Amino acid sequence: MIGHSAKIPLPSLKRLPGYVHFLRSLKCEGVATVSTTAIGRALRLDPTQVRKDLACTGAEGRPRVGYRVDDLIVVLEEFLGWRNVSEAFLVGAGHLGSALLGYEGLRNHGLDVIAAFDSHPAKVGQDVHGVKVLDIERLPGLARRMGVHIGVLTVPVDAAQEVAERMVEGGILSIWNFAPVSLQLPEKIFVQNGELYAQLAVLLRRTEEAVSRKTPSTPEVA
Amino acid sequence: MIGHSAKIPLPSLKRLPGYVHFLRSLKCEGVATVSTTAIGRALRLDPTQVRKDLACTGAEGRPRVGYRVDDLIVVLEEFLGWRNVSEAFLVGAGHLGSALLGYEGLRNHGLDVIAAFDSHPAKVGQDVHGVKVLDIERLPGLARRMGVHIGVLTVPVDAAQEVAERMVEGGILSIWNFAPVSLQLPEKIFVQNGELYAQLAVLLRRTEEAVSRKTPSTPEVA
DNA sequence: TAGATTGTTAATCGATTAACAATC
DNA sequence: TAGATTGTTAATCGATTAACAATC
Repeated sequence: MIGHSAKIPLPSLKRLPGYVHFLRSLKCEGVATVSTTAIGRALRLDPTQVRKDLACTGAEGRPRVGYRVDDLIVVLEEFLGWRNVSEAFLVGAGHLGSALLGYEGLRNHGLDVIAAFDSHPAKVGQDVHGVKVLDIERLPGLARRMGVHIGVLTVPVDAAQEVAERMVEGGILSIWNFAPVSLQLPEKIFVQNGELYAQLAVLLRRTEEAVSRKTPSTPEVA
Repeated sequence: MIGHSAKIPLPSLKRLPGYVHFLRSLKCEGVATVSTTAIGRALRLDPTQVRKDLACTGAEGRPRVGYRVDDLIVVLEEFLGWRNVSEAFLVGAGHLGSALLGYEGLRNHGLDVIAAFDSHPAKVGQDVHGVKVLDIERLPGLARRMGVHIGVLTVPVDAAQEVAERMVEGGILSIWNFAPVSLQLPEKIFVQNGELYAQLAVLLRRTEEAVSRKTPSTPEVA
């Protein structure tokens, strides 16, 4: 079930988790109500934009007062599906995969990784942060039987396409893909890329810009 | 130095790494030239958009032929700063931090993490995937002395703001922040958030939408 | 040549930002 | 009440997509 299942713009949806994190910190401090001005100041966003985003979730505020922090957290968590976690399978128990398995945060954010898979015999049978590592061969069958719809893909790039196809075979509907490759899958399958390299590209470029501002480049010689 | 230092739209910049990954795979297959139509098909992007993106980097193609794969890779890697890696410090040698330290991929993508830091005495002195873990106290001094401008932040959320401030103290200009908190830092400091939770939010919602398409919800009862 | 492809200008689309009436 | 704040409509901005001449 989707809370307030209306269409929400993608940029708005991506900002919602940030609101929840900030609201939780307010709650810890005992703050009862908050205005979009205050949220915007903390997250460096336009207050109007914050209001628009919140409106998408069905949250309601009161003029002159703002939004009740407690209520707003509940509405947003409901909207984001953080109150009834979804089960997921993870494939690739390497560095990144293990890190995600050990990341308690995911469960508080709506995702429960209930099993991991790997093709490497040395990994199969192990227990990584409390999650069993099974043979990849068993994924399609188990996914179908257990009704798991989400797959987390943390395998090397060469194996990504093949593993993704096994996931689809098992009835997986959405894939969180951390391999730097564009998966070729049926249209109906949703793929969310990890975008580590996209973020890194932005980081490097902005850094270069900042460095060259500090040490102005030598003017070109004619 | 920034290759073709003109302004590039943020969405375009983020797509560039994907182009390089695809082009490298073409090169492996021995393909010599490629059209924006082919790139678009592989990455599910509009060909015109691909041309616009490539134009930003200064790449040039030939009508009827396309772009030379080899040349295009060089131009893009140059533009992205992948040919002269930038040095970085990482703080927080936990699960995620260790995973990033062990991630060979980063060095091929322009980032060289040359030292890690942690506040936990048990971690300090250790060697994680070939990178020494030092006491966080030494970060500002070392960053300044070595001229490191990039910080990777993989500490628990409660420590993030404080550690970020230490980074700024050491002359760090850009921070790749994986903690779910909006850092409050001087305007000139660039912060790239890891956006794990934003991505997860999109993933969960799209999954719910797909599931409810498969099993249409019971119509509301009057 | 004919036709695929680039490079670029124009049109469209959607998100952000501004403006402002309604409200408590 | 006066004034801060919401909720919403209008204006702006920027990215995507369409159209098309130039090119090999």
